[in-house]
Amino acid sequence: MTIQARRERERAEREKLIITVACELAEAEGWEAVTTRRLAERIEYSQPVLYSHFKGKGAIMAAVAVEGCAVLAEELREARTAAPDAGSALAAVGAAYTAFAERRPALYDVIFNLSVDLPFATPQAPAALHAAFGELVEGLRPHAGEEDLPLLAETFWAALHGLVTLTRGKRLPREHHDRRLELLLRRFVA
Amino acid sequence: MTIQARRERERAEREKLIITVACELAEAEGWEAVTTRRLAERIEYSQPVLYSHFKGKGAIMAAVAVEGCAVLAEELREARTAAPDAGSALAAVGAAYTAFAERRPALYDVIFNLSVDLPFATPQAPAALHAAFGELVEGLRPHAGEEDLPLLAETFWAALHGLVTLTRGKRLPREHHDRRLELLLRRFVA
DNA sequence: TCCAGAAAGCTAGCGGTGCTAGGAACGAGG
DNA sequence: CCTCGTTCCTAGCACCGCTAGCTTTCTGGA
Repeated sequence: MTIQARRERERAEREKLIITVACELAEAEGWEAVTTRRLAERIEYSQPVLYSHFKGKGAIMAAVAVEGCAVLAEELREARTAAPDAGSALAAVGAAYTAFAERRPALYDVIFNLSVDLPFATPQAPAALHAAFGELVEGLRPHAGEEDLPLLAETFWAALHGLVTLTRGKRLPREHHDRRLELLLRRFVA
Repeated sequence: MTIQARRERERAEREKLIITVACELAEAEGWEAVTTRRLAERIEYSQPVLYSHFKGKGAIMAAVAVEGCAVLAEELREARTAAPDAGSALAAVGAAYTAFAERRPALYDVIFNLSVDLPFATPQAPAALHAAFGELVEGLRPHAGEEDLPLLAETFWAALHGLVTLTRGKRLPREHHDRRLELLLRRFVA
């Protein structure tokens, strides 16, 4: 009974360890450096152990993505609630979003850029993802007017995503990122 | 003299063949299916021949991307010039942009999503890329007002890119793509 | 206390990847 | 005709994600 409990606890801890090590490795050297061999070495187990926890590398990345969603949602929430008034909340959320992408690029990529078959646009999507999207919705609510709010949020989200993705991929110069973000915000505030 | 000329011509033709076959293979089965072995098989030469033309797989993808830029630029130009008036050109260009991404996903990916160290935000960028961006600029010109036109175009481009990327990556449901595009356009027309 | 059986984790290997070293075959010029 | 350069291929390297099958370790009952 207690022995089995200990085993399950240890197993859960190891699973958590895999996720955090994968995340650290990705943030330190990029996802192309995250191989099952290196991951196994870091957690000090052999490769096949990874497959007793996850179906494959993609599942590990998906697990990291789910964790990342929670971090993002929390940062967006803090930014929005710390804003002095509802009207300026959108700017705060937008800035927090791009800051997250800048500061945690590997985390951002695994959530939004790499293909990790997570359910997204469905109720089965991770709760944290819905929470993050909800922060965008709340930020936009004061400026929605006659507009369909979810659709407005999706479009604004897409614009933010385009900005950070093109900037990170060196398609846009980092130089005037702030001005572009400000310009975008001006187009979405009432 | 003429013999050498023939050889150079044949070599150029083979290089062109590599690019077109890589493009076809990518469009048919996705970039993950484009391996140097399969590519070599399709052009009926051995693998190392590829490396006598290109530095590596990345260089082949970059070459495909450059070709793709020309196609995109031409499609955007046609859409803009076919628009009944300058005011509606932006909608036409935006629709052409997303249609291109939808119709030629592999081409779109290699230009804008995958990392293929092409120079982008510099004068060294492919001329066709500047041309494509120029079409966006022209579409936006009537609606720029006091706004900085290049910055406006970059931001609009980012928004379009976000829409098509999230939709293609199944992060946004394809369902209301048109409504999102229309909403975006409404935010950028004067 | 001892032993059978299960659970856990390892070694080794498969088929694939991008890429390259070294040699064979072919054509051109003396 | 022979030599030399070029062109191209065979074979192989180190790595990838993933898995079959064995060894070790531990557990629970006699």
